[in-house]
Amino acid sequence: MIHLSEQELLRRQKLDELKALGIEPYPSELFDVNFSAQEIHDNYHPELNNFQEVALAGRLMTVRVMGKASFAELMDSSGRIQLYVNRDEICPGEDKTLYNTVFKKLLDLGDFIGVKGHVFKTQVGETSIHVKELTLLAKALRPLPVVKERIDEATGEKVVYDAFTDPEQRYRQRYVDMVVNPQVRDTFIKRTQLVQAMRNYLNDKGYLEVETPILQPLYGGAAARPFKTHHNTLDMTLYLRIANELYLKRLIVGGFDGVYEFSKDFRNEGMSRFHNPEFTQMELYVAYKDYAWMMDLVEEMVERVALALHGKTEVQVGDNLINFQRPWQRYTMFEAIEKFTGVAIGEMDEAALRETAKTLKVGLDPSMGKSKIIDEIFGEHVEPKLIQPTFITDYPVEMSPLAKKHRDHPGLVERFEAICNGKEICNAFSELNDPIDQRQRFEDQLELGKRGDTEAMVLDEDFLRALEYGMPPTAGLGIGIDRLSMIMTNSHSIQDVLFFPQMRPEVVAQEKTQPSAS
RNA sequence: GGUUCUGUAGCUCAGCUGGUAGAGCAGUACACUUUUAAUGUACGGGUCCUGGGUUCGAAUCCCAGCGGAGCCA
Repeated sequence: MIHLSEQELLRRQKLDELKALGIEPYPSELFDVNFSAQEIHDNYHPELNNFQEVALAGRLMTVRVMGKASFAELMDSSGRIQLYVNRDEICPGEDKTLYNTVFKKLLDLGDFIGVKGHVFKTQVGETSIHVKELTLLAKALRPLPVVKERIDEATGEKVVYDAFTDPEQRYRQRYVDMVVNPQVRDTFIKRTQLVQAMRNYLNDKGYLEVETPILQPLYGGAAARPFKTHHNTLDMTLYLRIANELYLKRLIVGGFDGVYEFSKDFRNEGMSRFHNPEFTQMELYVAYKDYAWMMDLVEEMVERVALALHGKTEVQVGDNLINFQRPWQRYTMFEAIEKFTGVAIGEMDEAALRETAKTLKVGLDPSMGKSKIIDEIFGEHVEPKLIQPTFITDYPVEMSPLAKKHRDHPGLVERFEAICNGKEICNAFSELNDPIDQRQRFEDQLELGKRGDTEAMVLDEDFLRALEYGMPPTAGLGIGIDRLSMIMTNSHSIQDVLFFPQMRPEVVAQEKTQPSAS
């Protein structure tokens, strides 16, 4: 048997009682809403006598029965507004059932109702709806967590009682989280605004938003382990994309000058407050440009995002006030490592690098190549210290198999990352368009793979074929939408900017059936 | 993977050196026609995460497992 709590059983009973009264708890008819709570709060003025015929719908969040009249709060998507429900107004005739039985007994917190009436201010000045008609729109069978708030008269601060805070429940039941924690909705609205600000920026520049395959016969475009799946009809292995880079470059080969995609990517790796197995990137490729040009674009675009969300370039993130105003600090990777460790590694071979890593207490394993060691040193000693947005440029060629060799410095590539609040937020290069060089880089990756690097890239013949037809010089960018959202919404964990973060399966209470003896 | 914390009513939590569970909110009943954490009175509500062990006796102590969070790799 499914175990129902006392309150759940009671709500099911009320459902039956409503039906017995001829009230459909889940009616089909639409309920025409003409205003939101927010619109009324913003624009109601008693002297104007406006909002005299309003219809609103939402959840019943509190009820205060005062006898023959009651106060309640209705919450719609814009916020809450108080209702004043008077027995003799909603029941003008002899029959007081709607008030005495339906409203007072059979409605529960969390139920969806629709109300019609006029707006007024109560004696204490609370803008309220004087309800003339009340309609049940959907009955809630489970009680919501009850969160109460009060404005502290001394400080003017909002005090919250019994906040719904358990992270597990918040993430597993995000629907509940959003109902009772309105600030959660704000975070996700900001995330959408962020995406829209970027999209507007890119569209204004004339770039084309495109869609490329999520199911790919070969995964590529990043160093990561993929999710593997199988297509039945074609009887073939497919991978969920870890990046869309190689497909977008094919589109540049095909003749588009600027393409971008907001893409869900999938990486079969560890989880942390910065990593979810599926996450969102925006990748952009623009023909005839280089990485220096792309740095300017990133600065401008992210600055605009900050302005769109906050109206200013400064954003408070934890204890740090981060300023996205252009221009950002720029270091080459070797400069940055030297600045933060005092060690110049530019000329070192692998043995010397291993020695340096040891001195700097950076953990290594034997499968790591030269570039991986540099990456570890950087990740350990530099990245966490870069709080204000900073560009790191000119990476070793081995760690960037899709980037063009540096025009001036052998052994390096024309690549940059932007680091902010101690974490990478984007990765970009002058794209490698020399098909012979690209083939060699892929082969070097295969070698790394043989050495045990599970994140090494695989060789993509079709992509090489496309390059052989010719790809114009191109600047490419991947920018992490989740990471950027965390920064822009002051969220400590990636789980706070994903509606439904990945969780271990929940052990759901279910009927205990004896497995048949077999 | 290592380590620390954590799991008790619908929600937020208390529960001491072991004696079969408490509070506030929510719920139920009654009262109350401008309240707002409404109020007053009364009442009901529990697989103490799961499984073992120690014990006369376990929410509590021990072991294992499961879920979650933090830190580390």
